[in-house]
Amino acid sequence: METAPTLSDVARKAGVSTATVSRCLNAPDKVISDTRERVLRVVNELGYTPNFGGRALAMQRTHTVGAVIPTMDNSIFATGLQAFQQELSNVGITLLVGCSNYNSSDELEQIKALVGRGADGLMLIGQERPNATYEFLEKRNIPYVLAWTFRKGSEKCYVGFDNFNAAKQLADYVLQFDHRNVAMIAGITAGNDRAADRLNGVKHSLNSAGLDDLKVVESAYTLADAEQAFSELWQATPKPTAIICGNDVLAVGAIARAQEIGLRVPEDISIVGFDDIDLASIVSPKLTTVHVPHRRMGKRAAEILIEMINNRTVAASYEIPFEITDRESLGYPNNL
Amino acid sequence: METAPTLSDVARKAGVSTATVSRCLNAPDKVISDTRERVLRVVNELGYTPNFGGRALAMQRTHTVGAVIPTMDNSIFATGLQAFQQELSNVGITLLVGCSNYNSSDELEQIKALVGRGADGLMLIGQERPNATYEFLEKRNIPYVLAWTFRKGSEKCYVGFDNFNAAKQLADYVLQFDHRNVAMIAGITAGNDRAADRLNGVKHSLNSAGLDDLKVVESAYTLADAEQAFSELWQATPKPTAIICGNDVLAVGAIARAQEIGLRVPEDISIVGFDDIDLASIVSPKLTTVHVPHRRMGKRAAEILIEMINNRTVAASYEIPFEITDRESLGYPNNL
DNA sequence: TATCCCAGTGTAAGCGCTTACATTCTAAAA
DNA sequence: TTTTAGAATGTAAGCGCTTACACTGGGATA
Repeated sequence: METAPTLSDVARKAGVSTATVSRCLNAPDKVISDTRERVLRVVNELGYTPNFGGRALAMQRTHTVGAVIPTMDNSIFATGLQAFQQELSNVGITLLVGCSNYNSSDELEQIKALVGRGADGLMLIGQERPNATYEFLEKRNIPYVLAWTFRKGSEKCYVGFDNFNAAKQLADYVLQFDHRNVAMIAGITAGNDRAADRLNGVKHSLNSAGLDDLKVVESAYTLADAEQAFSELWQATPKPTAIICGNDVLAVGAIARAQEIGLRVPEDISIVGFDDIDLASIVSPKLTTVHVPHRRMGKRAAEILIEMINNRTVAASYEIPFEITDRESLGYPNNL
Repeated sequence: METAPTLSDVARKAGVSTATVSRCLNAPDKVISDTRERVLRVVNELGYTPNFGGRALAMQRTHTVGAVIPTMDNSIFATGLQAFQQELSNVGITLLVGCSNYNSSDELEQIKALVGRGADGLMLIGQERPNATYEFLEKRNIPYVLAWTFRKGSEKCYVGFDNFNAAKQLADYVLQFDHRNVAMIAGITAGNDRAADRLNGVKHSLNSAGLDDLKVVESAYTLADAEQAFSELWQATPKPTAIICGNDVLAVGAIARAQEIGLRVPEDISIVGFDDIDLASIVSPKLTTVHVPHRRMGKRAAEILIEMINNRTVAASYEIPFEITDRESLGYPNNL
């Protein structure tokens, strides 16, 4: 059994034509039960699996969609993606996942791989990517949704939330606690619109309050990098009384380091996050953060993408609501 | 541009044969630079991407491997998988990921989908699955490695660690802290050899110490379920002084609930985990747990799978070492 | 100059599948 | 009994690609 059995292997062994075998698999009611059983038995004996390439070639439709996410290493995308895939599998669509490592040329490559594999549609994360990528998508007329972000008045289809606004509201909220000395650990903003929006939202909020010396350090989304970033920020004078973090992973890292050097959160330093991943309500103190309904976003993205694929049209964007969840990591500065 | 451009579209527009276009893409040096440039320009103009199905059909080799993991919702597999995929992409192989939701018939379906898509090889998690699944794999002669677990003296290829032994050693270690009243929050053992091995390892250790009334509750790998499980265990009399958890997620959930009801860890109750995911060193108290080098395991699995694909042979298993990492969540019982 | 070689290119078969159309068969209607 | 509709099955084309093989033309060699 060196090479995969094919349709005609099955056909020969069952003593029927390839057409009949194909029908057994795709439209069983078009074939008399006697024949069908015989064929299916042979299918099992041989361990036959349809060759997807052949099928896709003949059908011109794959029932496959692709998603390219920046990283798997990290739970930010996992929940939303899981919901996305669940919704797809409900309607018999297979999800193929690629990973860009936060790198736009890797992303384009992954996109091409997925399209070449016949993806009927694509889910991409965020908005910022080279024009060439968008041009490719347009030229090939691939339906796609942009998730995890939202842009009003764009002709593209977004399923996500307004990072700028959410960050702004979070910062406003922090300011209500009388902090005047705020710093930020942002994600790497280059090529990442979500990180950039969050940074700008915070800046905007502070500016409106007459504060314009926001200290910022950008950090990769790992606990270790976040700890490092905290230390950097802690060297400033005067020391910040509150640190706004670009996401929960950063916030958790920051808290860890703060506690390591003997600081109490939030008594000595307030730290807030963004995303409300599982972790946020587990760490101690529990994170005050922006809650985003990731499952809902993933599900909605799938529904919308399916609609776009079926109607061959670009659907309207859909804004996912967020809300600020106040837990324990934000308090009043104690040096008032 | 309603339908994807094909090789012959490019060929026609560039005024060459399809063979030449194909060569431009696959063996550029076989074509004179003049022609090549003209062809490549057209390729870009048209946004042409090779149809993977056609290519796979013609080449009989896909440079694709598949992996089926139980869940994405959770960081247990993320790190190892990431390393797996990195190693593959280094040698130009694309990874396709499927998700079984801890369900063996879903798993078989995913496997078939991946094989049908031409996966040259497969990575599967763990050992326990219906015979039919293994038969399918054998019949189709698909190279595969079984990761995250290890079985001595099997003819299959494992790249993982000995869950039984690790759990046993962890329990032994716990016993060294004078605990006589130990309970366990295990993963769901049905259909999950890793969860079962860990449970059995703990049992074995306790039995050897003359303890044979291990209280066990099985729990899904979510924080919420783990919290629930803790509460259940806490109703027993006498109350356990130490709880061994089937993985770190369970341990973190247990700690959270313990703290909620006013218990101090480890003063009032010791809690240990398994896996040493990121989270383990972030929670407070930091988790005493079994450290598993996930990146290394993923990388090794990829190397071995590649070897198997190239040599058309089943490689020897590879055992990944583990080690017990003592941090803060294990202590002496205070009611001694 | 005649011959050969070979780099550059074209021709066409075939990979595994679906499906329109052709063919055969069965059973009910005439 | 003959006719006929329609169910069951077969035939064969074509999906986009690679590649063995055939062809061409110009430099190197004899």
